[in-house]
Amino acid sequence: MASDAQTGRAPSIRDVARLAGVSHQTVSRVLNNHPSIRVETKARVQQVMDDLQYRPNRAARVLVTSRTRTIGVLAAAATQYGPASSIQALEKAARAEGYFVNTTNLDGTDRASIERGLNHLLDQAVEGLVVIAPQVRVFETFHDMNISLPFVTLQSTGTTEHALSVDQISGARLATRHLIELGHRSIYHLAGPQDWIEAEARMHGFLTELSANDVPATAPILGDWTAEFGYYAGRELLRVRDFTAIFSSNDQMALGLIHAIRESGLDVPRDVSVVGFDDIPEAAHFWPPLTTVQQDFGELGRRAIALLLGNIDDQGASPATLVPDLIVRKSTARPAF
Amino acid sequence: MASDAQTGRAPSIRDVARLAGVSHQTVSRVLNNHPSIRVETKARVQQVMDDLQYRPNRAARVLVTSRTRTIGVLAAAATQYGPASSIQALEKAARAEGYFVNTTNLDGTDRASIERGLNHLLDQAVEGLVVIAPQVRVFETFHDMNISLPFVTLQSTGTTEHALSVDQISGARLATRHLIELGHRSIYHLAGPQDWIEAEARMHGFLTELSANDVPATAPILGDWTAEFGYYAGRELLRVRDFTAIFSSNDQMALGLIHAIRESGLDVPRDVSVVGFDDIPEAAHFWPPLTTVQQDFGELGRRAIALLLGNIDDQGASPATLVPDLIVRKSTARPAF
DNA sequence: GAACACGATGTGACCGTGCACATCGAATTG
DNA sequence: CAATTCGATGTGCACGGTCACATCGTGTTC
Repeated sequence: MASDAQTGRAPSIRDVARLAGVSHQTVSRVLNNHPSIRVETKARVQQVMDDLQYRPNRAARVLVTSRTRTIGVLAAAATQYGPASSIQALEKAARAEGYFVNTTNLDGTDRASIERGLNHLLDQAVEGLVVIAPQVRVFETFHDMNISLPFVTLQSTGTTEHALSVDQISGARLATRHLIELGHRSIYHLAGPQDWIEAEARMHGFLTELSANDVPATAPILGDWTAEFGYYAGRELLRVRDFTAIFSSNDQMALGLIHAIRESGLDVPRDVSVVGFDDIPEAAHFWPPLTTVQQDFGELGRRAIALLLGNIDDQGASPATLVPDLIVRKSTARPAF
Repeated sequence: MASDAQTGRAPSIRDVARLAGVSHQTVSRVLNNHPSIRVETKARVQQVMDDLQYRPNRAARVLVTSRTRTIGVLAAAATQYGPASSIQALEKAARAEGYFVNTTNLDGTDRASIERGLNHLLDQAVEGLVVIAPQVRVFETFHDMNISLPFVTLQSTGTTEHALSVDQISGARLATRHLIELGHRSIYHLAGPQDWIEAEARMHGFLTELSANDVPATAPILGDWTAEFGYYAGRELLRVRDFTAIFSSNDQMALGLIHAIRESGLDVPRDVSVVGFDDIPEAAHFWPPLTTVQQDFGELGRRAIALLLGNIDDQGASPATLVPDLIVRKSTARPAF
C-alpha cells in the first residue's frame, strides 16, 4: 500500500518526494530552481521525475498562485492571412515567455457574440487580451461588462496607450501618394468595415493624402475585406467609370476588383491602376502582380505580446512605430487619359 | 472582519455561500445544477452570484475533477486558409460543447519543434489532440514520447480509426478525370509535402485516375503549398513544355503556376489547363477564375471535434466520409493540340 | 567558546472546488 | 403510528502545488 501510485492519477510532487527520499517542498524547490539545494539532491530528484515522467500540474499551480499565465486573443477574421499570421507569431512569442494563449473566434460581430467570446476568455481567467476584431464594438462591450484587463489591439492609429502603433495612416498615404505621383486624379478608395480601427485609419490616411495634394476627394466604399465584395464593388463602380485608380484597403478586395475590371474588358494597369494593402504572399502572383503596402504581421504579433506582458509584469514597454512599406509591382501605371 | 472580501482575490464559492446564507456545497449544487435544490434557494444563490460577478475558478475545478476539458491543436500552416478555417470552426464547436481549445503552432517541422509543441500541449493536460501538420512525423514523435491521448487528424485517407475520412483521393480523381475528359493526355501533378497525409492522398488519387484511364503517368513535383513554389515550378516546367495540363495540390500553388505560365506568354486555359484544390475564397477571383476541388473546411473542423469528443466521452462517433466537389470555372479547357 | 548567520531541508496551512457521507424533516408505506 | 424513503441541505476532506515558518548543522565573528 506504499506504492499506491497506480490510482490512475498522474504522479504528484509527493510521489516524487517519496521516491527521492526528500520532502515535497524540496521537490517544489527543484521545480522552481531555488538556489540553495545541494546539487546531488537536485540530481536525485530530477532523476525520479524523469523516471516517473512527472509533469507539474498546472491547475494546482494556478490555484495557489492565482496566476494563469494565459493571454486571450479575441479574433474575428482568423481565416485571413494577416490576422492568422499575427496570431501565429503571437502564440509563439507568448509560448517563449512561458505563457499560454487561447484564441477565441467570434461567431459574429454583434454584441451578443462579442459578449460570449469575452465570457469564454474570462472563464479561463486570462491575464491579458489581444483584440483582432471590430475593436470599437469590442471595447464598448468590454466597458459595459465593466471588466478591467490589460489589453492590446493589433493595429491602430496609435492614439491609446494600449495600442500598437503600426502606422496604418502613413501606409495608406504611401499608397495614395504613389497613385497621385503617377498622375491619377480620380481615385476611389475601397475601405474596410469602419468599426475596425485599421480600416478607419487607412481611410483617414487616404483622405489626408488626397487633400494634401489638392486632389478631389471621393466617397469611400465600405467593404467587408472579401474578394467577393471587391468584385461586386468593382462591377458597380465600372458602370460609371469616372476614375483611373482604386486604392483597396486589403489585397483580397483588390483581387476581386481586378477580376471585375478585367471581366469588363478593361486592363489593369492600362485602364485602371489598383493598389492593395497587406502584401499577402499571393499578391506577388496575382495577374498582374499587385502593387501593395507591406505589413509585417509577424512582428505585429510579437510586439503585441511584448507590450502586453510589459503591462502585466508592470514594466513599461516601448511600442516604437512600425512603418509599412510600399511594394510597387505591376498593377499600377500612369493613367491613359 | 466578516466582510474580508477585498483581499484582492476573486469571490469564491464560500463568499457566495455566506452572503446567501447557505453552505458552499449548496452553491456548488447550483453551479452544476443539481436536481434537488429548492427553486427559491437556487434563485437566492444565483442573485448573490450576479451581484458579486462571481465566476467559478477553473483551476480549482480542474484540480479536483482532473478534467481539463481542453483539447489541443497542433498546427503547422495556420496561416493558410484551409487550416485556419478548420481551426476556427473547430474552436467554435468545441466551445459549444464546453471545451477549451489551445492551438499551438509548430516553429518548424523538424523533430525538435514537434516535440516542443507536444510538450506545451501536454503541460496543459489536454484531453485530446487535433493534428494539422505533417502527420507522419508528428505521429512518430508522438509514439516515441510514448504518450497516449485520443487524437484526430483533419484530413486523411481514412485508414485509421482516428482519421476523419475526407476523401482526398476521390477529390483528386475528380480533378484528374476532368482533365482527361477534356482530352488532356500529358498532365503533371504539383504535389504537396509528402509527410502531409492529404498531400500523399491527393497524389495517390491522381496516379490512380491516370492509370485507370491508361494515361501515361508523370513524376509528381513535390512542392510546399506556397504560390511562390508554384511559380518557380511553373518556370521550370515550361522549359520543356511537354504537357497541356497541370493538377495542383492546392490553390496557392495553382496561382503561382498560372503566373509563370502567363508570364511566359502562354495563356490559361488556351495553352495550359490548371486545376487547383481547396477552393479558397479567392479562387473564384483569380484570372482566370480557378477550376478547383472544393473542400468544406468548416465541416471538417466540426467533425474533428465530434469525433474527438466521441472518443473522450467514449461513445463511438461515426465519421461518415465527406466527398469533395469539383468546381469548374475558367482555368480548364480542351487542349489546343 | 558563545552568539549568530546562513545554507539545506522539512512541516503544515492554504488556494477554490467537487465528492462522499451525514443530517434532518416531511411524505409515504404497511 | 413506527419504519422507511426521499428531498434538501450541511460537514469535512482531498486534489497538487506554493508559501511562510521552523529546524538543524556548520562556519564565522568577537
